[in-house]
Amino acid sequence: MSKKRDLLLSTALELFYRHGINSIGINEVIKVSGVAKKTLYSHFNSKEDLVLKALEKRHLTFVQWLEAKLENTANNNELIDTLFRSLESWFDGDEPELGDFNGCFFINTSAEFHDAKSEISTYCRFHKAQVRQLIQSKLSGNSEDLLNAICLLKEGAITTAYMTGASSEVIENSVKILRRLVMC
Amino acid sequence: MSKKRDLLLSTALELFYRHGINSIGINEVIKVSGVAKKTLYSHFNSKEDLVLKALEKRHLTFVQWLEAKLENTANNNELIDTLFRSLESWFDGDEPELGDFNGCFFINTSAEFHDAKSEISTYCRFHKAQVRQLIQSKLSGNSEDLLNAICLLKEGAITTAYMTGASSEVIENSVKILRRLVMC
DNA sequence: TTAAAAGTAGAACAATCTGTCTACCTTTAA
DNA sequence: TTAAAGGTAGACAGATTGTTCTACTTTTAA
Repeated sequence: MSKKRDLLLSTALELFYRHGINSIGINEVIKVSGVAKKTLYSHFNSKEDLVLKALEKRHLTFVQWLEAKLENTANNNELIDTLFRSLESWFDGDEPELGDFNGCFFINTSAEFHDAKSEISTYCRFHKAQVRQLIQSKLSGNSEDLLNAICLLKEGAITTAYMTGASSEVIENSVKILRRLVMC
Repeated sequence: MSKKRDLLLSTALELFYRHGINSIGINEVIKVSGVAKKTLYSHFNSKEDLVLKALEKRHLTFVQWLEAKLENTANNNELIDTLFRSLESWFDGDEPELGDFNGCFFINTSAEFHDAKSEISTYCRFHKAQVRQLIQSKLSGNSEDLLNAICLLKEGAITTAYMTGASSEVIENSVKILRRLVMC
């Protein structure tokens, strides 16, 4: 659509993801993007609207990135390996599409917007459900247990990597656990 | 120490934990606690100071609660069971000392304060390290791998339970994984 | 060429934020 | 009894919030 709209949206997403939504005001978004305030409000109804659109943008980016990563995985072992290596690369800031790692945008946002019934929280849950579904579609054998294990460890890995910064240990440990589960 | 100080601190913790720190202003804290603003600023230097003291209070409460829960665990299997049953009870709001479940206060706070060098983020990391150490002290056999697995799944369980609300499935799945790890 | 659409800067508004201050009252303890 | 400590209510300053608005300029397309 509009160039200005795109610029505003990517600037907002970048700032929201890096500093948190409540720490970034509309004035900061327009200052950094160099767009007039009126233009922002002609493209977005409110800050909440802008936040929702930023969540959608991040969701699309993330799902497309993950889809591409998992495209050619021959079996469950390879899937696990590829998934967690990709996560590690994300944690280390080596995935240009995802930008610098600042935790999961959707977990962070849920932690800022505590009302579970709000549109924002609902979208965060939706994202997690979609990612789960994507992983499920790549799993062979229809093992609900393995899917649950992968998703639980994925969340644990993201949170722990964000808090401690020890990305490689976290990934190594996660993969080690899953390998053992697949074996026996 | 002071009654008023205690009241301010528990009110602040309650509000911060329930609604997020950036969503709660000093005016809200004094309104709910019914204490004068001057009194608040005679006990705490700033909002950040109040936040840090709230984090400390929560840390103490949580560690004491966990310590008591894990006090009499005979072996690693029992430890895992007790730990995750206790978490489930927390998620369900059945642990009066911990209050209603709103995720992990320290994860939530880290998600609000993105500067990793700030005193607040540092304290959140400290809390996680202390909890890890507490669990380690209750583990027999000195298995670093098992400790890592427990901690990773604990974080995954907290985050997933907070986002989806499905506490019992999350706990069931976590325990299932750990049981299998201990076995083989 | 011209008219509509989309952009600009930034003033203004009402609300809210943290933090300070005055002026007064109550409790406590020597 | 008296002096100090600790409390009260709330006005205030100064900054910032999200949002609306005016008035002007540029871009776009018929």
